Amino acid sequence: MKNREISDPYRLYLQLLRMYGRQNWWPAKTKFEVIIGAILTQQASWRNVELAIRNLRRRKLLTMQRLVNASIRTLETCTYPTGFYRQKARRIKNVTRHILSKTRGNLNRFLEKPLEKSRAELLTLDGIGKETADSILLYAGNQSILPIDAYTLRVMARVMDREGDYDSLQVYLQEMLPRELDIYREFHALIVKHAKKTCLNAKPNCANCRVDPCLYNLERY
DNA sequence: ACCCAGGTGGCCC
DNA sequence: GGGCCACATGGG
Repeated sequence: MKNREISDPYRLYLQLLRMYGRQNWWPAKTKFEVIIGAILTQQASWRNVELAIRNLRRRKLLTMQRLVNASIRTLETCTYPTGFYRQKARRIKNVTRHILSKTRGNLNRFLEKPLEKSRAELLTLDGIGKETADSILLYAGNQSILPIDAYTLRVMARVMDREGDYDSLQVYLQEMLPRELDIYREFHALIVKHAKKTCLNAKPNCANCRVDPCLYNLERY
């Protein structure tokens, strides 16, 4: 890494790394599981995603060929615990069918295209928006791109006093962080870890929040 | 009886 | 460009 001035988000990253240690994301056994998990985790707790993944694994549907040959009904029984189970069943099947048709079953060929090309292609698929696309690219595609989830928006707004939408925060953070795969992966994972740990709820004064307020104000980022 | 969870797409203006 | 809405189960 180039010798550069330490930036604020980088200090945030270092601090979170000290607090929580390495997260070693994404929690999945294969690249295909990363893609499936990224869709299933939309607006769902990871706990429920694990249930759905387990359902798929029991039925041996975690290979592209087996999943695309499964009926929507079968897939729905697997995706059920994550909510939005009908559209998620349809979407994982469609995405899998697309990958199979484009690459004859070679997932690496699908992921190894240049970043902008891969991303644009992912974004054309139903059920894959910016965050899902970027998560797939970062954790399955080995591309240095930073997903911006709701937690990141909140942590940046509350802790670093920086508001912004997806695109502007992504540009800013990618500008400020060393452009390294490992740092991007850990940064995103650590933000989620911290957000969960501190109950950074949507409402600033969440009634359910039993969290030490100090955790909102990690000093001197 | 609320609120939230590692979003997305469609519709409206 | 932004503001709603549906999608839906499970946990606090």
